[in-house]
Amino acid sequence: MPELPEVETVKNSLKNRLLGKRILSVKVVYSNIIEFPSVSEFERKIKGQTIRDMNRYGKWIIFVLDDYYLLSHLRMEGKYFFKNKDEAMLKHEHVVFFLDDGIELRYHDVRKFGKMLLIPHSDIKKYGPFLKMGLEPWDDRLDVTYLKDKFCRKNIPIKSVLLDQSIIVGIGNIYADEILFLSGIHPLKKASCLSFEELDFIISNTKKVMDEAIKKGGTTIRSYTSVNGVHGLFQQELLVHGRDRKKCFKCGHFIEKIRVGGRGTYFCPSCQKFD
DNA sequence: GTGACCACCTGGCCGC
DNA sequence: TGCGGCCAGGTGGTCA
Repeated sequence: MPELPEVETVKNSLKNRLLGKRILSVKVVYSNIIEFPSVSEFERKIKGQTIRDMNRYGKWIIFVLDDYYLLSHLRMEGKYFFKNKDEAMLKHEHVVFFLDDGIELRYHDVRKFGKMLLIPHSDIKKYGPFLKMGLEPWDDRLDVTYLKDKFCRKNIPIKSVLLDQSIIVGIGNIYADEILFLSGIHPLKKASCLSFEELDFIISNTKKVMDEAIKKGGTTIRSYTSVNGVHGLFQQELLVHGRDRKKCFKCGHFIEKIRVGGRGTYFCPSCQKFD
């Protein structure tokens, strides 16, 4: 499941190959991937556009085209592959971009959760998904005052609040567990009850975890690989996530798995006390 | 405004 | 071996 570091890795891999390439045409095989506009409009408008730049905000990949932004969210299992035109289409390849160098960029998504939007440059502030999105982990405005303000009315577990993209973007289930472990905070603790010191821990550990994960190329768990099947190495660094009934690296207690807001959540009951 | 729940999806795993 | 049920989880929508 790609989170911010995985998306950053994918974006960088794509950028290396795609800058300056012209999209000759697009074929949408599974229409639900295209959220906006209609599939026919999407295919028509993107024709002839050149990829000028590639960016990322939160878990969104942004293809900067001549007249549009192509926004792509990989959700659970979205991947991009570069293929030659004579290679057979696979079962889960849902969108194909035909490029001017004869190569095809194929969007592959086993669970079909991914989304794409094509937004004119002038409309990005009106229609983009960024309207409701929070701050990037490295944003200077992300401080304890900001978090206190956002958390003060949140009487739900901090684990659930960390996944809320309207507060901090890019944190998913894996990194939320890691951030809370490093911060020594129990995942069920109510967000509104966190002290300034704990908020400070969350901010610094969010940056730390994201920085490290990006350096390692993200985390490869079960379903995620970056472009053309490249695997991230951060899973070797995970301290709690996926380590149910294994010993904690810090204290030797056994890691436990619970469900918080419907999500599988790993924590050390000794390092992360519920007070 | 807030929080809980569900739908979207498919493959892997487990128990029977 | 085959089948059914559960689980994985990011996001948006609905409802109380």
